[in-house]
Amino acid sequence: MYPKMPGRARRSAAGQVTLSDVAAHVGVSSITVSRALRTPEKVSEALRARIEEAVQTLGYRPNHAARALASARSHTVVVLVPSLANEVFVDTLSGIYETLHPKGYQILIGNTRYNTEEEERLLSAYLAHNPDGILITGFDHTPAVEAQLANSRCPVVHMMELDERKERLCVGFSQFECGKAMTRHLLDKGYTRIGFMAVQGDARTLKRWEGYRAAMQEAGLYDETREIYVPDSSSVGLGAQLTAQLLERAPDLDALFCCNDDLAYGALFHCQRQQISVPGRLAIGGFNDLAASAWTVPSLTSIATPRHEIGQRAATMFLQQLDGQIAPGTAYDVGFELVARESS
Amino acid sequence: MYPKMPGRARRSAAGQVTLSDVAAHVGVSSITVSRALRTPEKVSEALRARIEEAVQTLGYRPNHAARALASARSHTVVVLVPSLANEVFVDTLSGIYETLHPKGYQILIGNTRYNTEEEERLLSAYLAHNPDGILITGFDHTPAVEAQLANSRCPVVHMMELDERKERLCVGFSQFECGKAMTRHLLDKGYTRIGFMAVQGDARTLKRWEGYRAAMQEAGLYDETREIYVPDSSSVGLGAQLTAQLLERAPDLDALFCCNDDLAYGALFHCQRQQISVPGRLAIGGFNDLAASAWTVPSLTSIATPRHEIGQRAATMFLQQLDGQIAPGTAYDVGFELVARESS
DNA sequence: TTGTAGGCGTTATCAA
DNA sequence: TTGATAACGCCTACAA
Repeated sequence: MYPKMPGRARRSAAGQVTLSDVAAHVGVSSITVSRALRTPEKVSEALRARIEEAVQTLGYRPNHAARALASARSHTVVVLVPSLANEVFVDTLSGIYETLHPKGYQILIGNTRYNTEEEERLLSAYLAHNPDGILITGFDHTPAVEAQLANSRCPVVHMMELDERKERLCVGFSQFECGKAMTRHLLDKGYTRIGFMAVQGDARTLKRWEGYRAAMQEAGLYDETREIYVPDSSSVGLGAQLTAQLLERAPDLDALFCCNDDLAYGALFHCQRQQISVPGRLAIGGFNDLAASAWTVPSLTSIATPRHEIGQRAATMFLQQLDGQIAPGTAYDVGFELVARESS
Repeated sequence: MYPKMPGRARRSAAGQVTLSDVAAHVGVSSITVSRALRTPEKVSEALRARIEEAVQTLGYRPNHAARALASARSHTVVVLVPSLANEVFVDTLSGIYETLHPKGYQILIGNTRYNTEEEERLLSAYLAHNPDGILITGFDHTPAVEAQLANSRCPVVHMMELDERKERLCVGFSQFECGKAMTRHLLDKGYTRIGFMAVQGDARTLKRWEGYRAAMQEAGLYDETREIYVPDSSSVGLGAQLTAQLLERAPDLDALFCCNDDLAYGALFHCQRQQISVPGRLAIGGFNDLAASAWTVPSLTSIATPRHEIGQRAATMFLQQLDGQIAPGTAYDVGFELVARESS
C-alpha cells in the first residue's frame, strides 16, 4: 500500500487558508476581508492594502463551494455541445470562454455526442451545480430536458438555430436557408444532377437537407436516388466511402453537396484517388468552411458559419438576460456566407 | 427593462428542494435521506423506497456546492490541455471522461492555448474549486504552477510525456524516440535529405525535433538548413506555406518530417498544387495519425499515438493514487507505433 | 439502522 | 466604513 492522498482527512484538513485566517492576521472581521476582495471600493484604502498583503503572504484562495453555497450563485455556466471533435463547436466554445471568463464565470462543458439521451443525463448532473446560465445547442431535446430548462430558473440560450416559435432566446442562422443557398449556387453554376450526402441526422443536418430538397424541387430537378444518408458519426473516411456508394447508385451525378466539410474532404479524396476530376466531372460543396477548406486541392466551396460570433453572442445574451437587458424570445440571426472556391 | 432572471433573490430562492424537505416528507431525519442517496445499503429497504419516491415527487436535486463544502471533496477533476482544436486532446479528454464519469467525477477543462502563463492563470482559478485531482499536459510549467501542483494536496498526473526524473506520476510515451523513429523510417526508405518542420514550439515538439536531429546526426546527414520553425499555432494552411518556404531554401529536399499531421496535410496540399509528386519527388511523414491521415491521397505516413488510452490511464492513475494503489513516481509508457503509408 | 450535534467557508442582512 | 449574526445545504463523527 502506497501513501494515500492526504485523505482529505476531514474538515478541509490542515491546509486551507480561510477568510477568517486572513481577517485574524489583519485584525479585522472576515466579512471585511470578503468585501475587500469582492467590492474593494467599499473598504478604506488603508485596510484594503493591508488585507491584500495578508492575502498574498498567507496564500489565501477563495473557496468556490462556500461562495456558491452562501451566495446562491455558482458563477458557473453550463454549455452543452454535440461534439468536441468538431471545429465548429470548439470555435463556439472559445467565443463563449472569451466573453464569460473576464466576467468571472466558469464553464462546464457537456459533450452530448449528438445524443439527446446523453444530453438529458448531462443536464441532470450539471444542474446539481446550480448553474447561473445554460447555453445549449439547438432545439431538439427530450421532453425531460425541455422541462428541466423551463424549471431551471436561470437564463437559457439556444445556439446554432433560430426559433420559429420566437419564444426562446437564441442565436444562430437558418440552417434551411443554408441548404437552399448551397444548392442554388450549384444550380446557378449549371449543375443539374446534384446529390446530397448526410450523416448523423441531427436536427440541423435535417434542416439543411430540407433546404436542398426545396431548392431542387423548385428547380424541378429533385431526385431522391441522388441522396445518401447514414446515421453514423461524421468523418473524412465516411465521406469517401459514401461518395463511392452514391456514385455507384447515381453514376450521372454532376455535383455533390455534403452536409459538412469533413465529408466533403472525404469526397474530394475519393475523387482524387479514382481520378474523377473536380469540378470537371463532379463538383463538390461542403458546409461550415473549416480552416482547411481553403487549402485542399481543389479548394472547397463551402458555407462559412460565424460560430465564434455565435459563442460570443450567446454568452452576451446570457449576461443580458441576467440583467433584464434583453427581451424574452429574442432571436439573433448571425447569418452565413457562401464561399465559392475551386471545387464548384 | 425586461424581466430579470429570478434574481436569485437570496437564500437559494423559493425553488430549491433540500434534503430536509425530502426528510420531512418521509418523516425521517435528513441524514437518513443523505445516506439513502449515497450509501443505499446502509438504509433499510422499506425506507429507501419511500425516500426514493419522495425524491422523485419533490424533484430533489443534490446541491454540489453544499456537498463539496461539507465533505471537503469536490468530486471534480481539473484537466489542463494545450488545445481543444486538436484531435489529440479531444481523444484524451474522452478517455478521461469515460473513466471518471462513471465514478461520479465532474471534469473541469482548462485550455491553456499552448501558453504556460495562461496555464498558470487557469490553474489558480481552478484551484478555488478544490479539485480532487489534477491531470495536466506535460512537464513544462512555470515555477508558480510547479509550486501550486506541489501544494495542491491532491493527486497530479502528467500526460503525454515520461518523466526522466521518475519523480512524478505520468503516462505517455517518449517524444524523443518518436522523432527518432520517424526519421529512421525515412532513412531506411533511402531518403537522405530529410527536412523537419516545427511550429508552436511546445516541449513535446522540441523533443521530437531532438529525436530527428539525433537520428540525422547518427546517420551523418544532419543539415540545419533543412529545418524550418515558426512559433505560430499549427494549421493546415501554415503547413502549406512553410513547405513552400522550405523548398525554396532547400530545393534538394527528398523527404519532409512534419511535427504533426495538420502540417503534413498542408505539405501534401502544397505538393499537389505545385505538381510535386509524393513520395516520388518528396516523401512526407506526419505525427499523431489523425483520423483523416488514412484517407488523404497519397495516404499519410505517421506515428500513431494512443491518446485515448493515455486519457483512460491518467484517470485511472488518479483514482489509484487516491486509494494508495500506486507507487509515487510511476511512469506508464503507452508506446507508439509508426504507420507507414503511401506518402513515404 | 437511525438520529443528534456541529461545522465546512462564505455571504446577506441588519445594525453600529 | 465596519462588524455581529445567521444562514446556505450537506456531511462527518459520534451516539442511541
